[in-house]
Amino acid sequence: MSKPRERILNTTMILFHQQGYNNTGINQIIEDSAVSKASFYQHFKSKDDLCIEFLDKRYAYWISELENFISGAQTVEERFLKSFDFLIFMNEKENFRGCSFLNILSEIPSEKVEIHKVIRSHKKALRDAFNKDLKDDMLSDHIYLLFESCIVTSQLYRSNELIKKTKSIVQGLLLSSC
Amino acid sequence: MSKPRERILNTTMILFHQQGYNNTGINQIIEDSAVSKASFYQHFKSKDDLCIEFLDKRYAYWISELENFISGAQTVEERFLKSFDFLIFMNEKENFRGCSFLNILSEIPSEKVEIHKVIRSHKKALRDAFNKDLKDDMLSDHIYLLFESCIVTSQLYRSNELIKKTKSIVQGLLLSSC
Amino acid sequence: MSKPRERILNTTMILFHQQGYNNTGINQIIEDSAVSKASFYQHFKSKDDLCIEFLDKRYAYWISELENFISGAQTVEERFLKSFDFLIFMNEKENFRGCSFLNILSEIPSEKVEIHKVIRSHKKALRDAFNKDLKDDMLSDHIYLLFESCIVTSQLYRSNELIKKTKSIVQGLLLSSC
Amino acid sequence: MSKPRERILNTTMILFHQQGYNNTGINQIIEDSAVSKASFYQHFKSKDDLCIEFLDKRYAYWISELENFISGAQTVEERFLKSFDFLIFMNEKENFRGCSFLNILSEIPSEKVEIHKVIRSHKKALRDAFNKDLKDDMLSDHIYLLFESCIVTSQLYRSNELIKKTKSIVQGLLLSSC
DNA sequence: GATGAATGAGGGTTCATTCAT
DNA sequence: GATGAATGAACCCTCATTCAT
Repeated sequence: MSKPRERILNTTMILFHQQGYNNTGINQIIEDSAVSKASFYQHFKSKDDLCIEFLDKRYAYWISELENFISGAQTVEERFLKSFDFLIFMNEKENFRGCSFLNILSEIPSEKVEIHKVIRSHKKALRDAFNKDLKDDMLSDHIYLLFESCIVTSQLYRSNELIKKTKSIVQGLLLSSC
Repeated sequence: MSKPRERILNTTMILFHQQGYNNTGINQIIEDSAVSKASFYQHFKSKDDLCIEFLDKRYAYWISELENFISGAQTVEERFLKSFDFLIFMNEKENFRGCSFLNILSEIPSEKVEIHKVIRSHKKALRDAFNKDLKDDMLSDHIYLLFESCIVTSQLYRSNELIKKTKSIVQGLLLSSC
Repeated sequence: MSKPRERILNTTMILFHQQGYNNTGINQIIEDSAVSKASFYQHFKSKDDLCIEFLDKRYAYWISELENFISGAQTVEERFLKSFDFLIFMNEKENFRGCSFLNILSEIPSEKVEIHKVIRSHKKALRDAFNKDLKDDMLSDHIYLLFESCIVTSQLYRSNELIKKTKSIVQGLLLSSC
Repeated sequence: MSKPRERILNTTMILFHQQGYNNTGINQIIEDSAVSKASFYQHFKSKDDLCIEFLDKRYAYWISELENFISGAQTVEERFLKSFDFLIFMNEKENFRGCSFLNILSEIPSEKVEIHKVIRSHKKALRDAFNKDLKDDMLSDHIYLLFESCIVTSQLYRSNELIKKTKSIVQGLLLSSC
């Protein structure tokens, strides 16, 4: 069996994403991790602290999965389109739970400045990644916005329909930009 | 002073939107409403029940405010652009709290089917409203997606920057569609 | 059986005095009072809140017991001497637990301003009571100081020896003041 | 840097006196001492054990400071009066935290016999010191009682007022005893 | 001689809900 | 129609201590 800290993080990766932050109690985390309560607090200052580690780890995981998923793409256009396929892939894998960053953003009061900062910085990194791939600033933000929208609306309707539709839209945008 | 039921709803309209569902306790609601606990449960079966009433009332309020805000528009194009101005207006009025429907969607476990259904139906109504104004189905969904994205990202960054950018994008889309 | 609030207070009167504030947990209080935890917090905002009620109630109790004990005294001198007998009486009754106000003063960090204020005000009332009985300000404070000292040292040595000695001293002071 | 054991004791000297026994956790002690937890328990059997060492060290420190402070005195009377000045000096230096022995006495349940014994023995030593300086047993206890009272009441009111008053009283007592 | 990891028990507090009146 | 009292379950967190290395 792995070390407690690792077990806690593994459990948290699942629970925070699937159930949300407020719906996941420390008690469930330690039970699922087979760790004592005091042991948990030896490794994490507070639940908020764990949340930040979660957000960091989630971002690393999500980005690497995305990179991996689109790595076969030959052109920039293909990269973008595959990114949307990735959303479909993740929705099916994770049961349409949407974006952990936006979910937690909705849950956490704005007084928790640290967490908000982390969420923003990760989301900004994603937006920047879109920008890097395209010279046209306007176009990249345009696609980024559609991307975020796809995440949110597919969670909302528990369906990939709008993602597929968006793929056509994006294809059109990229064509007309050449 | 108005009737208890009304007072509860008025309080709830503020608290659920500003603090979220899980961060708002029944105790705060009844205290702010100057209503007894037993009285609360006489009017609402449960907190979930209140949540549904909240969602309905919030939708009615939000749509009517939107309609009112864009009522002066002469053309369809103007209506759309004014809709985005409305988002800016609301962000400033409500301190970038985003969309109550999406916020609660993030907070509530998917087992609470009833609430999810209500959220979906209201959001679908909004999407349909976009569709009604435009013959082009693809275009209206395109704009709808940008609209949702603007709500989410402006909440995230606590800034109207992307909304303004999106207005330009939408303007372009509407022009080229004629 | 009496009402929960009363039961809680009765339990608290015993436990805070006998065990001290920090050594008495909410759990023990509610168990001994046969009251649920949530019920406790319906009646008392916090443990600190309960502490303040305890201090008030303790003062009222202690003063009335004192008044009652010395009520038979014919002269001022007799009143004073009987006050010291009262300390002996209470030590035997309460197993040399000393003064709840001073005990809690020792336990509570000075940041808890409210509690410190209450302690001071009750102790000041006692000092003032000594002053009222004697024109000579210096003498009354002198006796007051010996009184406090008797409480503290009898708790310390778990013995009434010094109280008895002090009675002689006070007798001498009062004689020479005439 | 000094040895772990010494560092722990130095930290404890400050924390137990300033915050009290129950309000000072082992964690704070080892952190402030830059010592590992296991290392702590190698040097001290338990927190109670540390407490006893603290009491011993505190007594040695306090007495030596007192001796030093009053060492310039030419007469017995002066020695006594300077002792009260010492209380004022210490109150200002240590922010009116009173007597560690009495504070801990208030905090510790009487079942902890060992600690109570140590407290008593140190306090008895102080009382004996007063006795040594004066042939008159009654008078020395009288002054000793006023001394204890001054410690307690100055902590209570966070003021040296009563100490100054007591100095006059003691001066009177010593005069009339010659 | 020194350490970081791990713990059982308990700390105080809040939750949404029910019930007797 | 309205209420205050009462609750079981859960909340996040800290305590002094032990153990394997």
